[in-house]
Amino acid sequence: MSTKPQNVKGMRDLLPQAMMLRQHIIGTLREVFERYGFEPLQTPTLEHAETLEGKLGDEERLIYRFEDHGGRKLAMRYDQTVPLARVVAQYQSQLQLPWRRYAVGASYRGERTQRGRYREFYQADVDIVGSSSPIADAEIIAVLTDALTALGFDNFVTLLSHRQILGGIARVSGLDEAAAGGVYRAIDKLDKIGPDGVRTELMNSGVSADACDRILHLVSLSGDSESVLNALSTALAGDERAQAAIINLREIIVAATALGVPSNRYAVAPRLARGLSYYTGMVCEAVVESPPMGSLLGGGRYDDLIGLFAERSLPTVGIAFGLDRLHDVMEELGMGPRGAMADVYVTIFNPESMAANLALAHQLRAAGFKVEHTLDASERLGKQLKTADQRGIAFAVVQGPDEQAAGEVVVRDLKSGNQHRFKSAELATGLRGIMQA
RNA sequence: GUGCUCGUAGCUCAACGGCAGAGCGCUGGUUUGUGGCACCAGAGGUUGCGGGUUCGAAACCCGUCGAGCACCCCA
Repeated sequence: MSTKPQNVKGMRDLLPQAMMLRQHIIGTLREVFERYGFEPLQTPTLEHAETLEGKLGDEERLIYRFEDHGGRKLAMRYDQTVPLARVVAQYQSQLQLPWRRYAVGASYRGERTQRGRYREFYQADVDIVGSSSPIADAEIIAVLTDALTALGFDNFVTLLSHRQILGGIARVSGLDEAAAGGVYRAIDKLDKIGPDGVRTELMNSGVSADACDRILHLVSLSGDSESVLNALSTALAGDERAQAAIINLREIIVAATALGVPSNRYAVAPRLARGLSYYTGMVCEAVVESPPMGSLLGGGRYDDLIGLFAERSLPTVGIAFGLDRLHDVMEELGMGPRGAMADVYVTIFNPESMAANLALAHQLRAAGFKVEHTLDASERLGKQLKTADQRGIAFAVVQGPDEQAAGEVVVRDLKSGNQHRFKSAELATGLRGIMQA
């Protein structure tokens, strides 16, 4: 056991600069979610192990599992979707459907860590429980588009597809359902390994050369969503489930457009597979061109999961924002707030003026400003100004004997060096004016 | 869980078997009513950790912890 302080692998401390960005992200997302009427939900970090088992396919080996002191078999939350299903089943009589809920919290997966991939990671989930309408899918697309835009992203695209489109491609290519899993995974890598790479993988899983060509042609379709959907519709003419999926995507896009989603913010991408086994309908994920960072969010429609807990079918659609990834990308792109928490730094001119200067700090806080000041009444003024500037605080307040005698106070803009004089009583008003300028 | 790469001052890196260094940053001073520029001085290291090879290890070998890359998968 090492005595050296260290955090657990894959789990991070968020120091103030990082935490301020995190809170900015969460605050922005909440504001958007609530604009659509989504209501907050919190569930515990720990669940009964059996609640999580049997829902996630072969990824269950990543679940953190242990026994508590009473011998209960417990597991750490793996995502926020299964807990949602549990809550819906448990409180059915108290919930009015359809129910829009959001949840912000950490989930845990025992994965090998990598950039943008942590063992403790934070997600903000939004889901609409109890509606199979394409309008619900569209609302999710609208929420995520609004949210990423509100955060300042101007380079993202939401990739859209449908489980039954990929299914249809597999069926018309003559693949049986059992072989399809590997085929989906190969197709999903198109962007990463290119058409030739996908072809190699498909051939290795026993797909005929002829089928490879048809699959590659279909999943490589690009262009505006209507022409992609038309091409898919023609190619999958014999497959009823795929046709239904295409109609469903069209309805979703019509509604999303009406809800204000611009056409350059989404793209129909037949290659999109998504691993989580519980998706049944529309699937989506949002990506940015740079920096390289997987998907910023992902999700889709899962109509059967909640039914595993509740005794009735509860169609649900939702997504999860990856807060750590949003954070890492925004940091690299220089997005979000910078600098210190405080708006203004009040200096103490000398020990004799300490009381008068601290009273200014009090006055500003009462007026709603975030105010910091030195704790050393004999600290040199120059040092205080340097400290304030280094901490990223934009303004400093100075009041020495001359100003005090005149009943005035000086506000210094630490970026430009410009100074403004105000009557002491008008400090808050004056500062507000400068800050808005 | 598989296969790799990398851990040296607060940060970015150098030294690559022979005295652990530079730039930036930090502290103090030139400057006791105003920070940023300049100059001067200073502090700061068990070279991630543990073991081994060697006259000698930051360097080579083994292990371990951490970060990252490709798988796998996903936020």
